Amino acid sequence: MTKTYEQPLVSIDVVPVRFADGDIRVALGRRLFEPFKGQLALPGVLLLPTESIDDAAYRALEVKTGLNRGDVLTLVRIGAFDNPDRDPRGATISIALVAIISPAAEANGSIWQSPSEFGELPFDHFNIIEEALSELNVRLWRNNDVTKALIGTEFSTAHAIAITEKLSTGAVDKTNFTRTLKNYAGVEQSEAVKTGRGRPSAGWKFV
Amino acid sequence: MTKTYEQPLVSIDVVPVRFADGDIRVALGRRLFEPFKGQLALPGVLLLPTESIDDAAYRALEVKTGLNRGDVLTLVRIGAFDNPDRDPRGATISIALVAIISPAAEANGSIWQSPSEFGELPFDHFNIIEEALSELNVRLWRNNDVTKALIGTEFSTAHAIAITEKLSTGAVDKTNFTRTLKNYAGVEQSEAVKTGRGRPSAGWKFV
DNA sequence: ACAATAGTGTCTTTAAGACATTATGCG
DNA sequence: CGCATAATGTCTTAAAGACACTATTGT
Repeated sequence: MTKTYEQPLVSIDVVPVRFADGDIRVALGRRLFEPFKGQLALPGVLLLPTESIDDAAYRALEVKTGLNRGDVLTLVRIGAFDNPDRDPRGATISIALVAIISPAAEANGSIWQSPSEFGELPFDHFNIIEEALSELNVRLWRNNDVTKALIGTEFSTAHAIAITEKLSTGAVDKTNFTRTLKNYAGVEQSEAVKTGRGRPSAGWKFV
Repeated sequence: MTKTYEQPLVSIDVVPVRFADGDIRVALGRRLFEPFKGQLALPGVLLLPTESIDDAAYRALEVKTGLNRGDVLTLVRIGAFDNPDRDPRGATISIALVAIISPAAEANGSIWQSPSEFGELPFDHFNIIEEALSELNVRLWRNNDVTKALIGTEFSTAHAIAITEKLSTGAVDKTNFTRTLKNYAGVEQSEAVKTGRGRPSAGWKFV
């Protein structure tokens, strides 16, 4: 049944996240229509009658940022947002997801910004991003899928530390990190990785 | 903007939970309309154009189980469900919440069942309840609001153990529980509570 | 050799868990 | 007293954190 019944509009909003150039970055796209036409915002679409939430998320990524399904390493559901003032058009609810994006992906027509670079964002997109990053922080090193998607299947200790630091609020214990990784199930040590100068960082991969 | 645009229907489904008679119980109500007319199901309503998600949840509780706002100790969001087969009427998405209900509340026309008593439930309500209880298990002793709502503002060690056991999957360490409570921030010891026979259980209250 | 980066040795503190023993109530 | 229930004493183990010291690279 599609709606003849009157209800709020349902939008699916995606927070495309990846770690690049030393920081966590979120892909924003310029809005092509009103409201907030021309402003940077999270990719989002209105849910279609026969579409699943995940499919709508993929469509939002494709249409608004040029990212396709293959670029998405994991999709994580964040929640439903219904701040009544969130949309000047009136009642709208948003179902938000995080999409962890492959570092190899190119995002055409979108801008990767780190949280420190955000200007004013339309709707409640700032809230949504905050929740999204907080969710990732909770799942990093607790959920294998999310961890693997964020830091990669093969990585160095230094890389893992960098991501963990940017995602967590407090300080990260650098000197004990190798030990922690040794005890982390699902990861095993491989060859060291030369990072430039200094002692090379140990290499790890997911099994 | 309300919908002239075609979209899936949005239903708000609530899992009303409380601890009573030695077990976790969920309030189910008999469906008054098709589909699944006459069957027990979670209270749920279709979201109205100007209604917030929480308001719709309160309305579902009131209409389908006779529970009112004052009976709800805490509302917890669970997530959005979109299994395409979940509703025989066609595309529908469900936004689900847990409502922790006061032990004092009377639920007219509804049935409090523990998970072991569930028969076949319509839609994906069994899934939703599983997620709901799993969420509560995660938040018990981690989130003060949820913990207080579940076990009460004043409680005995025995009571806390009983709830924790029913909610968690594994075994609960009974002998060290008093020690654990002593270290739990936000709770302080008060007078012991006589439970019938045996040594009285220590009393606790949230500060 | 020196600066830069990464890893190890070792100690301390805290939390969890296991069990035997002791304490407090009821009939 | 004897049964039921709850709390404590004590020991073991695992996890987290701190911090000085050692190791490996590029220049």
